[in-house]
Amino acid sequence: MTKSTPNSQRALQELRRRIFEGELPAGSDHLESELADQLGMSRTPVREAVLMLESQGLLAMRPRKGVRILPVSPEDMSEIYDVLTELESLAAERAAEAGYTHEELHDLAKAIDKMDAALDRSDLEAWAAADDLFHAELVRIGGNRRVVMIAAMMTDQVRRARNTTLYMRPRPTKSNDDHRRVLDAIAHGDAQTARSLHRLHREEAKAMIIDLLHKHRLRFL
Amino acid sequence: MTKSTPNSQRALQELRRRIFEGELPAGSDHLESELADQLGMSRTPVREAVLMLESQGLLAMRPRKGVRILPVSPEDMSEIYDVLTELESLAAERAAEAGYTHEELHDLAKAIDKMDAALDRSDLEAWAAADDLFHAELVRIGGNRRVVMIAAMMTDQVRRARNTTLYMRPRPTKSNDDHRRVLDAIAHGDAQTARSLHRLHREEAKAMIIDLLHKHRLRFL
DNA sequence: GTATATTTTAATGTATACATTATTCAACGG
DNA sequence: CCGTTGAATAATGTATACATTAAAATATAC
Repeated sequence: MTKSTPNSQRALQELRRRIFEGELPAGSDHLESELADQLGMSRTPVREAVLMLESQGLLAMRPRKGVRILPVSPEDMSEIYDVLTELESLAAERAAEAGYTHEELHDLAKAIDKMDAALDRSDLEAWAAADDLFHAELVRIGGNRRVVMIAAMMTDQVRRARNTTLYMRPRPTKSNDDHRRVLDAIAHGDAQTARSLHRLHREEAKAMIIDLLHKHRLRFL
Repeated sequence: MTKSTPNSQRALQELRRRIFEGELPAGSDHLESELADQLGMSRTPVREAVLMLESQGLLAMRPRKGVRILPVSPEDMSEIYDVLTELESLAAERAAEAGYTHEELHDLAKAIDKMDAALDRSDLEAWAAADDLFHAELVRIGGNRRVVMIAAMMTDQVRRARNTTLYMRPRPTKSNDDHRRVLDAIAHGDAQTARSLHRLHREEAKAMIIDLLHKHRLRFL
């Protein structure tokens, strides 16, 4: 019973966690050796993790200046939501075309139920987690592995910002309705409806969050 | 006058080249130490390059089995073209909305001219290069940096396959017409036309190439 | 006092040695 | 002869030492 997970993997997960939780704040710089000390390992696996996180757009290696945790500007948010809008709409369309059974759409339905339940308890964290689940499951059944990966990457990039605005936004009741209608369209095999409903859903989400950022003068997160 | 480019960067570029040129064939396995020897450097920078190439979807590190150059199946091609279709269509729409001047659209027009010229000389390699240029410039003026990066990644993933089918496909005269019409729509600020024309262009390209792969029984490239 | 040249410093980039571990191969028992 | 166990092997994963180089600090000239 030794630890069999490679250190580079531990570094990756732990750095991701610290970025998402804000322990490594947006815009902050960190030396490779600092991070290595904090994680209790040598620079080698840390560097490998940092390289991976760099290609996932979460940080940037700046020679001699340390690793910079990338802040996310309103413009970044706009870009990210645009990408998610296009690719998830495709996923919704393809999911509808695939003719899934109710059984196969169970996880999607369950995610919506969780959102409803969380909303009833006014548990926004749980709602956000279930929302993530819905979107992840949607792209999964869309059947395009590259879309899955890109969507995960984009979601990671906005995670901090999304958490910050979670308590500023209006109660997401409309959002839950949207999800149900998308699921219905998929279940009925109505591909174009699924696509356009989901597109609208994402476009509204984008407008809402960009608006929030401007109202609260949040220039980067 | 010493070489100031880091070895990891050299490794990255050189490995990319060897993958695209087929010197590292699809499906082949290679030890880190082999690659390091071939490139005349130690394993460290090679490993770093390999990690980057892995997150770009060009190869996979398989513990104890070496680095596998990822083959591209018809299904992969389908996924990649679907992603490009969505994101480039978005770029075309946004480019049209941006109201660029003729000056600013010059590079796009030049790419089309190059395609025509190459086609006149029946220089397919040059045509493909100019085609790449057109698509790269289109996403660039689309104004979404993430779309630029993702499109570049997807293009890299299909590069080998595209080169292989280049001499099997019909003369791409239709393709050049498509490009001109897309450029016209962008120049006229007709966003929806630009979007739908480009979508159609990509959908046809996808159908053509997938068809070619099946006809020639190309299961992976 | 300011600008420039030079030294020093500190961080990254790289090589190498070593630890770990999956795989291979051989020995052994059935 | 086949399957299982265990040692040998070989590849990756990691630590560390060192080389390189950009930035900072100091000295020097004007």
